[in-house]
Amino acid sequence: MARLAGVSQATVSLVLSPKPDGKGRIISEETRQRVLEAARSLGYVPDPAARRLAAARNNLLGVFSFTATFPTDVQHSYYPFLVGVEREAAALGYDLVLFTGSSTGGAGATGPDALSRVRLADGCLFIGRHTPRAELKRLVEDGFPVVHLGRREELEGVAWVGADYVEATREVVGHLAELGHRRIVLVREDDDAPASTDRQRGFLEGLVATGLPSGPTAVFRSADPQRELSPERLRAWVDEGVTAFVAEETDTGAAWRSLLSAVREAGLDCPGEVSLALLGSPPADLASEPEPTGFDIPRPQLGAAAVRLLAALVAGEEAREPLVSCVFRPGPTTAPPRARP
Amino acid sequence: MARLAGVSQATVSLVLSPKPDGKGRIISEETRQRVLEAARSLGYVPDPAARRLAAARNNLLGVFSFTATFPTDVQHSYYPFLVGVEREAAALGYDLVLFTGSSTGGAGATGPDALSRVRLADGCLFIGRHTPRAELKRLVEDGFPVVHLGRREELEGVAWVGADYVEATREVVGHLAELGHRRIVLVREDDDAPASTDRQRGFLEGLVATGLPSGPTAVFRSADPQRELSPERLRAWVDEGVTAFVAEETDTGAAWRSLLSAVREAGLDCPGEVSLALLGSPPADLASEPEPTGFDIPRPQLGAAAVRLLAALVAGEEAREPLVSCVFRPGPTTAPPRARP
DNA sequence: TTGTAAGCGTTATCAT
DNA sequence: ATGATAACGCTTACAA
Repeated sequence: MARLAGVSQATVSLVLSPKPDGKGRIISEETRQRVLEAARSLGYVPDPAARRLAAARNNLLGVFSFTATFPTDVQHSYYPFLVGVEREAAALGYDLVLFTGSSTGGAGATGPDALSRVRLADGCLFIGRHTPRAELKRLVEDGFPVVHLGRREELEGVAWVGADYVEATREVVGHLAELGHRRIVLVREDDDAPASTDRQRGFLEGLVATGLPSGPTAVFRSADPQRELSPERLRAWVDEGVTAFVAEETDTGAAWRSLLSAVREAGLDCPGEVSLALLGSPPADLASEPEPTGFDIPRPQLGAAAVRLLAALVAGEEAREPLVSCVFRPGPTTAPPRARP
Repeated sequence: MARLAGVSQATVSLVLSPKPDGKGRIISEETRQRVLEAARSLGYVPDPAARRLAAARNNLLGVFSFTATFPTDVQHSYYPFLVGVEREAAALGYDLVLFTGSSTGGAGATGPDALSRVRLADGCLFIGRHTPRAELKRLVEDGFPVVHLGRREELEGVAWVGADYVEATREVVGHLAELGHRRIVLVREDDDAPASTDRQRGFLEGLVATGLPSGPTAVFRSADPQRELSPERLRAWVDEGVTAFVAEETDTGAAWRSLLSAVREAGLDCPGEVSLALLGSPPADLASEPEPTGFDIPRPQLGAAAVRLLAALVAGEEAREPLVSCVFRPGPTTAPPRARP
């Protein structure tokens, strides 16, 4: 105890825990220094558990992912988010605790108390798709600050931050319209994840906003794009006057991939005969090719925004973090449509 | 409290916290069920903070890197280590607290006592090159469990885990000798990091072990391999009877890079005229080419071993984790030497 | 301005 | 087999 070293007692607490009230310092500068000095020489650090137990705060923010946070397959990792999470947490004065256990089941992956350990922190960030709803809800109901990284509107009351796919997609459509394209087709998979429906909404809104006919624009759906998006179908669209295609980004990149191969097989030149855009980033194995027109998801910023929101909740604020904007990425796959005979 | 719901008291603790001792259950099955039922209906979960406070153990392992744990440049990241660290920590029931050299600013400024923040964990893992020796030593002297990832013998008393470069290099030399090579040259930079000298030692030991003459074998050193490792020099070696070259792996991959370019410029065919081996993994930008003969550093295993050692220290054991073995990687860059006229 | 004392929710040690 | 009760290390009124 620094108490013995110095001369005081739980005065230590007062000097070591700056009240957020700002002017809460009712400690004489002298004792303050004495305590600080003693703490330093003893290498004393307040126990986070005790601190939290005493109904105070730890300065610890949790990160919990439902799969391993560091999967062996680097492609699928949350790394880009973590970059922002770490930076923002540091900037805000929080340390990060990475709750393990979901990864291997070692320390209790399942069970009703799988999530209970996160209560050690002041609040917790959740990343990943397979969220145990009940547990999360329980946490929220208990007033524990929780933020989900990625849109999660079905989980009532769970705060989240996400990327603004609607606006970003609108922007891509706007770009095409500006180039002179009048008929555009959206290629998407048959899936109703928010990430997917958001893009479709943005696509339609984009058409409306630029005064393009939304009627004739086809929305392509398929669980098996390989088979459905045939070169013939593509060619038919082009013959009907379609000059641009936009594909959504998915885990597998299937939509984009099948679009590319259909274009190739149909012998169409890009961007000569058709313009192509990708609503997101290309899959890793296509990363070496020049990046197509589209937008980038600012993952580090998303991570940072999530931390900011979480910190606000921890501080008892009612803060609401808006959607994070994606950034438009110009590319060589779009150009003005060729004049038609 | 489940206490009220059920009928008992801190008996709850007994049923909710299975002792690792195995047969610690001295609770009647009836009460046991009653408590379990009450807990479930109330949605009761033990408070981790209180739990850890009482147990005088936080189940927290620190991870301290002297740069950001998640650098923006993924190339230099500790990701491969982290994979193992996370997995092992989870398996052992520990959560991870992430500290960063730059970021400790939040709760404690980047002063000389920045490192003392790690004391909030039960022990701490250090990763990276720029270790503040004094601070680290202080922690160790205070009996705080510390493990350094990567060999650090100069830091007296600091536990560490590292890769067995000596053995791995010996193995590569053995492989070449087995193929029939008699004169082998080691290409290394002029640097005396353990990672570098270990390989040299392994190289020499390998020669001795296989009965090869170590005298005529040249050890190439250069701070500027570009200039020193000329195609002419290479050609001269080959004319003298050298049939194989092994290069060390470094941050920049300079040794391997200059070896490759010298071979190319000298117009030598690999593995026809010379066999090449790399003592480690190729730099990221050369990753697409077929992997050369050499060995892989099992980074995840290293991370796991470090955690294991740290956990042992935390538990008060005197454990000693041996060097982690690298795994030999056969490749297309080595072949039996061509018969000489 | 600083010391005193009452918890915070568990675990652990005794008694029962 | 279970119920009291004292820590655990800290925060926080409240008293001095």
